Amino acid sequence: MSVRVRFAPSPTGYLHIGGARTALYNWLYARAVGGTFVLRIEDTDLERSKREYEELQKEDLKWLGIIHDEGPDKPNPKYGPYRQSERLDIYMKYALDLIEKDLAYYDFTTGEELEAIKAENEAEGVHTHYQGKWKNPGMKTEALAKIAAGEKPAIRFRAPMKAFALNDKVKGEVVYPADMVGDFVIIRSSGLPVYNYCCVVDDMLMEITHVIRGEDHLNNTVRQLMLYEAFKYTPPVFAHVSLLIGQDRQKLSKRHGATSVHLYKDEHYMPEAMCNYLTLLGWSHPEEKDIFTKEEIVPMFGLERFSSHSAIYDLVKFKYVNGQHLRKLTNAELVAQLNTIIPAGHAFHAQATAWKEQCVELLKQKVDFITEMQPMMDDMIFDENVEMTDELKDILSWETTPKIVSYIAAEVAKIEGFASEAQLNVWSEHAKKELGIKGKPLFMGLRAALTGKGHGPDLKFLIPLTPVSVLKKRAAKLGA
RNA sequence: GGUCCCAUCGUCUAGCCCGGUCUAGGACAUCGCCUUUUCACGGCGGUAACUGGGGUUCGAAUCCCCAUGGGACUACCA
Repeated sequence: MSVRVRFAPSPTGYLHIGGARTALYNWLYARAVGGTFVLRIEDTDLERSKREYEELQKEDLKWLGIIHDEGPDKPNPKYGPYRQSERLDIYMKYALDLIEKDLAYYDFTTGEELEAIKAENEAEGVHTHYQGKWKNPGMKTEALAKIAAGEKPAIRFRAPMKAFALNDKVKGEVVYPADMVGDFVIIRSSGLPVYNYCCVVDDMLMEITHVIRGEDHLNNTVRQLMLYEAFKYTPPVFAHVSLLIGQDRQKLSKRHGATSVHLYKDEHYMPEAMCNYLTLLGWSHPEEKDIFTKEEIVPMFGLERFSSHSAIYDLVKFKYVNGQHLRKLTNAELVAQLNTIIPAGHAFHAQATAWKEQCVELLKQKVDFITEMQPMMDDMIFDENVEMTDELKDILSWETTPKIVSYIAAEVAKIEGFASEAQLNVWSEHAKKELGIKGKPLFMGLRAALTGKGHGPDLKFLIPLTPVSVLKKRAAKLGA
């Protein structure tokens, strides 16, 4: 039987980093074993679910390159529909079947009554295996009569009083004691099904073979195991991966900063870098490699190398990973991106393609994010101002520096466009032979005279990229 | 409170299942050096961890128990 995995987000907000990570693990596993990756939309919470969020999440997934094989937009008639809100009749049919077999029952207990029972139990410190007031099979006729009269009951599943065991691919053997959960609602009085129930019905009907999801579902699994047993269906293989947490070791949430994928997309983080970083937060490469594309990981990927403890989501290493992926891009690719990122009207757009490629070649050695390129270029190439830093003052105070400054000012006045590397060599030779300057004062003096700064990239790369008009303005300011 | 899960450098982790090869390896960060007559990139090196206590064993990071700490779940949310 071929492997089928799924990612089942709730469209109640943007795609979360943790969600992206589980989606990625599922995708990786499907690709690794030649299986099918299904996207299912868990929108039974009508209040919070919005179709626009579904679209937004799909966009984020697409941006990451996590493409599903089946889903609302790629239905397989055998398994669809893929939105739980469109499967309501299916859930009801199976629930009625459970009632028929006396594995579930109608329950008219109201929310307030339930609260009261719970409060009472808590006060007495007793731990009870809750069973609805309507648990007695003999009460079914009465229940039916109430329904006929227009009352709306919930449907409650009869939780068997026995221990369940799970052999989880990540956590190993997990045993759930017999009294862990009481009878639980599978269909709300509104007629809408509850997560733990539709999850099972769907995974069963969609023939999901492996469930890779967050550890926060580990305790839910016992309810699902009960339902699988009631349906006489072999449960899928479970792999509960550890959670992502913040610096304070709490579950990752908005107060930890940017936790939505789209924020990173907007900031022009690289999707490959994000996948790379996220993969490593809880999974390790057999050869301890740490920079890779997700396609490179596919042949290595399996359920065996997950770590069992939660991982702190920390941007510092992400930054490094992004830098590594950035440097793997060709200059043409970087230019193409900068063309869209840098605002219209910026001097960058006026330059020739060759100039742009040389520019990114220089810049990519200095930054981890593509968004850092423009500010850096503004500062190093297009900045006409001269800021009197201590470092610059120091260089300017050297005996020979003023000579170079005035020489360069006179020289740049003679040319237009860009100064070539050869031109730079001529200036340097002149300063050496005619002005009698050498060593550090020569090179630093030249740098100061040309850039108005004490440090920066190699002059032979930087000067041919700097418009002479800018050099002239700097020279004028230095002379003043 | 109850149930379940987890515990190796500051962080991500390797090693753990199948005890000795671990004076615990890698990566990020940090510090130093080299390279670059500057900066960055790159290269080399340093600092830095088996939560504690018992047990089993000739021998424990590795197996068992307890403690402590952290987390998750405990809904007619997902």
